[in-house]
Amino acid sequence: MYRILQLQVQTKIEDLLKERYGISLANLAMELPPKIELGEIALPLAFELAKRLKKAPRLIAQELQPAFAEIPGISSVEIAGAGYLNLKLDRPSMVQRMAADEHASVGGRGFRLVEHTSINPNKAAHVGHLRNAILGDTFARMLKKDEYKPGWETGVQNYIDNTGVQVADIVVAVTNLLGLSLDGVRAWMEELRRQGTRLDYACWDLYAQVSQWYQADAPRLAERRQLRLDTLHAIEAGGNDMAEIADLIATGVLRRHLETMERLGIEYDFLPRESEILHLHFWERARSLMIERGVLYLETEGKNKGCWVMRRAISAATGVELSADGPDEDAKIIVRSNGTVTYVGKDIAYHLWKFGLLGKDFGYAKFRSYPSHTCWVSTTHGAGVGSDQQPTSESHPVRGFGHADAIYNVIDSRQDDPQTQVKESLRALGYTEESDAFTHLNYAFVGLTTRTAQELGYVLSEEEKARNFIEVSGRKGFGVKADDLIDRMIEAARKEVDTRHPELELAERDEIARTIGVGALRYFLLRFTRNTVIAFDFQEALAFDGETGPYAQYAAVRAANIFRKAGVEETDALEDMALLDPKRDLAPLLEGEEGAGIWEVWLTASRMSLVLEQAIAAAEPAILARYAFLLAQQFNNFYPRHHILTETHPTRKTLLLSTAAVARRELVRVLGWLGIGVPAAM
RNA sequence: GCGCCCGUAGCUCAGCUGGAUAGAGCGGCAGCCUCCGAAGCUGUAGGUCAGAAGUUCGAAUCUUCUCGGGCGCACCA
Repeated sequence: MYRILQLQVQTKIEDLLKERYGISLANLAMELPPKIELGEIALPLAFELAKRLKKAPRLIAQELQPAFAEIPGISSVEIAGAGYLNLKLDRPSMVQRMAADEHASVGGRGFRLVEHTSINPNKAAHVGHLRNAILGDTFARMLKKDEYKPGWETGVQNYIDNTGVQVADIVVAVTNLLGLSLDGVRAWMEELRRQGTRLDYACWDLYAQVSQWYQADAPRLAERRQLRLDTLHAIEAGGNDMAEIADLIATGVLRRHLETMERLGIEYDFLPRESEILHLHFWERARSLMIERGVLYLETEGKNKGCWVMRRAISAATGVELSADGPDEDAKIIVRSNGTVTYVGKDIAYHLWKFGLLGKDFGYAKFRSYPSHTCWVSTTHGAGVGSDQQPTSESHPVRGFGHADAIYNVIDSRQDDPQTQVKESLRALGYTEESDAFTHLNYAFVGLTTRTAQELGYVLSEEEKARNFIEVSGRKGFGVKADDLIDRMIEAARKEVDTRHPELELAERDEIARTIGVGALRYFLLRFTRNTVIAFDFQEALAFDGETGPYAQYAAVRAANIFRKAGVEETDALEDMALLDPKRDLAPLLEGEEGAGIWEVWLTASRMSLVLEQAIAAAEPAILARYAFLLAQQFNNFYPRHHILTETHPTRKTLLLSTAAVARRELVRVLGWLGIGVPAAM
């Protein structure tokens, strides 16, 4: 609702400036004044104009002042400070329009593809992976089409690197350390299942063991490294026992990852796998395209002689002149002199596919069912559904897969460099629109606080003790496993629920604890902005007070309790607002100090679509998370000041009830986008 | 060496494209359960926004430099 008014003010200003001064401003600043008494929209416009008009800001503000009063919904305009134009909103009309659920539409067109999680399928997921998946899932939820975001189609995919060296390591571990054959691996996996041991946990330890084993025997180091390389090549080639073992384990671990993520409400539509990218020869197609367009060339001199290379994005972007004589030594190697392709090369091919530019497609098979949809996996079988053929819903996840209009890759910022390479290669190929629609949704990694590291039994060196975080290491088997963390979160919530609600059924308490534990975890990983390094700490994560998920959930639960006790439906309370006379009934109740407190709840609620828009534009879920907290805070602040159930004045009671209803409505909505549920009680 | 990111209250973090007395949460201190649930609320102390210079009517925010910290730059995948 707030956004609707902002847009009207913006249009007004544009018209006014053109008509009166014959100028237009590139971007118009509109702020929330520091105090609600000053108004609801602050325009530092006069300061900006002062430069161009060579006039005092206050004078300009005075000239513009009368024009804003014409906008419906604006009640008055005041000049403050050195020339701020402060607009005051017509509170009663705003409240009534909010009660009717008016919001600016944030939608757009096209298919948006979000890729996240992408955990190597050779060990259990850890906290770092959770940050990735929760960030990606939240962003996908934010983009998902609904009544406020018409037009958008979204898809979520999880890229599986099932042929990488990490998978080779785990194959070496089971074949050499455990001495198993293909049949032996099958039996081993069956045995684990019988024991109730999670495959990904077993692999977590094996991966750490094999990493040690490579280096344990110095004279045999080279031999073991070679074994690893041979295993990798066998997996890549396919059609042998090693590849079969790799597939068994990778698929098994992948299934576990999906189970872990489902505990957090995270689902996927499609799982493209590296094995299919290899076997369907995506790279070969990309390669000829790149050579044809002069993006990829054979280096004939210098240190990269014999390699196919690409000019580095930075040199291209900054227009660094290459010396005419020597070779571009800084160029990125795409194909090694032995003919093998690097990761960036494969990734370029993969991204051409994402935008439908490769002229090739995966085959698709159903992999897993969620209550509301199917998750597909890539196959070589039935591949080659070209862009000219219409895939059916029985053979293909969604039409947009492989034909995205915009993509968002949720990947650690340590991958900034290669991601830029891929993005720029699209530009170099002439696909500028696609390159612009390529967003690397990067984020800083998750470490552990020294306290938590020690708690996990990790012995710190003096150097490490001085740092404020310790990096997790899969190779050392050191880190916080995702499932363990989720278990602990739920357990901690369960303890609280048990003491507060011993009267509830066991199953009910379980469900509440699950919702709270997951909510706390999701909020904890979302409240940090993306480029903040998180030093994970159990004590902090398990806190349920203050700026946490449970705080926001609690506000929503308390609001719901009011309606339960009053025997009134929230929607009815909101509908009743339309019956009130704005001037006679509402205006007096929204004035003064007390009225301002109530009005502030409505104002905050009315900013929902604006905040969502900002969070999407910045690709920053933390903006939305913090807004959820603010909304909860506003409600918790309002709550003890007004005792709704005992209120005797009828119009006042209607307003108070609908204030609780509107706060809850927007809070539940926003928490939904954050993937945080609201329990029945807490 | 080159590139990217960061340095804000005791701690953990916000601070949007420069704008009004720099904000939260935790922790500290002092209070609030005979009224919709205290996972809550109220009050209070606490900051030279790493440092310096510059641009500007105005800088935590933009530019440059210095100091301190992190990450990435390989014919490994």
